[in-house]
Amino acid sequence: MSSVTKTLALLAYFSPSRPEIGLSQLCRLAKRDKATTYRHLQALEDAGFIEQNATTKLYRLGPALLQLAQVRELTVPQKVGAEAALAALSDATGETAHVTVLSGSTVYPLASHESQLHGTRAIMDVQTFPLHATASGLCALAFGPDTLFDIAVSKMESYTANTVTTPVELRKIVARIADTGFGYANRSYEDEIQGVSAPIFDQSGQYAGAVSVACVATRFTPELEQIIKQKLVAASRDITRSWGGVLPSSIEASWTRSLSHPHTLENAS
Amino acid sequence: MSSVTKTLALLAYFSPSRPEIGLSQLCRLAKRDKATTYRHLQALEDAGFIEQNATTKLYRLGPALLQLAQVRELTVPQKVGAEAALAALSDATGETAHVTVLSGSTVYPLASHESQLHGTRAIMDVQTFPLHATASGLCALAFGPDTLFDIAVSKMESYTANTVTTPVELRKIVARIADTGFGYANRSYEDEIQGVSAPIFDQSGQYAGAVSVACVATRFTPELEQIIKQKLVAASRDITRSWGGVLPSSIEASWTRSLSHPHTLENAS
DNA sequence: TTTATCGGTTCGTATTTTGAACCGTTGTTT
DNA sequence: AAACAACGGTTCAAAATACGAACCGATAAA
Repeated sequence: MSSVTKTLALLAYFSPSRPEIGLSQLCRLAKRDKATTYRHLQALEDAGFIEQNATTKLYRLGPALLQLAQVRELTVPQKVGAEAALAALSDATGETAHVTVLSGSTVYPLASHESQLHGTRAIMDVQTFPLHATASGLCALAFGPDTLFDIAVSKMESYTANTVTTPVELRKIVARIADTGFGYANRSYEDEIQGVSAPIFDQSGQYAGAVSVACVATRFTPELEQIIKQKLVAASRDITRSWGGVLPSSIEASWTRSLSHPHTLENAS
Repeated sequence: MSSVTKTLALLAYFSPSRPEIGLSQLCRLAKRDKATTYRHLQALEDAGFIEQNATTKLYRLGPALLQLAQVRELTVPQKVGAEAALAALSDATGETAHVTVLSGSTVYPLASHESQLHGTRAIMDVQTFPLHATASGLCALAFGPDTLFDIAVSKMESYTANTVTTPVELRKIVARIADTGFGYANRSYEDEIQGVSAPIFDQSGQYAGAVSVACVATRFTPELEQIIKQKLVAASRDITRSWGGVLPSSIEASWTRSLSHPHTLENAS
């Protein structure tokens, strides 16, 4: 592991719920040596990726990130291109909706929207979505590059009693998702949360990300599932078009098939 | 220079006008070895800071930046807290207005607004503002930590015929800014652009950043200067309050003084 | 066929990174 | 007030890693 990777990994410890971190605390969190961590923080500070509160000595994320993010979104306007569809999806289903993107072999959150609050909410505390345990991640496995499967297998951490734990089971679930056109995760990442996803594709027909609905499991009836799936299809078409992408006809066919022959996700898992 | 610093410096080559860069081109831009640069890019890609266009092999900024920027803005809501005042300033003066923040010893752009287009514009292509040649940078020298001066002196690159080139001159300009309460830069960074700034302070009374108006030099009359200064004071008060800061009374006194005894910036330089 | 450029890889050298121990300060406990 | 603990930050010899010249295969122009 390069020193660059180790240094950048420190940034992931900052979150809305833990926005400021001291040197010693960060060492404990990252299980790193203090001298090393200090030097890493210096490098990040030099680059403007973090800054230090002069009075408390705590570190927090820095202003250079805003600038780079602005360039990214100006170059690849995914977020702004997904927000309208996301709001519509969330409002129509009454549940939280979010969009994720696949970059390399990692699934990142892009935007989320909660119907209750009726406002675009900050990105969740989740930094990256595990491939094997979330609806978005499973979508990536089913519709993204085949090389992802081995990577997912090598990181099969268990989050709940329902997290899939064997490569064989995972293969079965992925096959089912590739067949139906919808990713699903039944309490496999967070207890009592059930997720359903639809894939999004880019201009070259490659898998780009997923749009998902995360639903409190007790509210998840077959009727709601049917509504969610219909709205997910609309959202996926909308976002894919907005990103300049094209939906493979096989996906459209899968959706038509699974929407006309509904069967709940309860059977699976 | 650590490998981390070298790696992060690569990100600065991405901009709205050059959003995608190939390996060889980046090596030329950064004057680095190909193998080294490739490894650095790998590390950045692993962290999601860049991603590679699968078909063209060009690299571009990655989605992890959006997420970190979101956490930063959620933690330190500077951008959202400055936008209203910025729009008002730009509309009232008819010129481009922007806000910068000081982090460590670097001045970063935060947001900008152009009156002509009547919309919040993307951050300028400028990555960081030189301390000695911009109104924002000079504000930081005049009102920020004293240690900045030596750093500025060690980086006195010349951008135009008007760029200040000697520490003695710089010291004089900084003293004048500290006295008047307004930063100014008369065609010292970009030809034909004249900048005026007012400082912004944080909750502990420390210098936090500056709000500025960038004006085409030919349009810069004493009358416009007076209007700009008045509106800058209002914007600085507004943004400082929005950031939870307090303006030192000495600054308010300077403003009162220099607004009641107007003298154009032409005399200086 | 030759030549140039591209993205990416190899491997021995040597520079950089590393972490145990240490320092001075601050705030709490005895 | 003495002892203690935790904090941010620093030192230096030992060791891991970063480095870059040379190389590879592919692609595209001459």
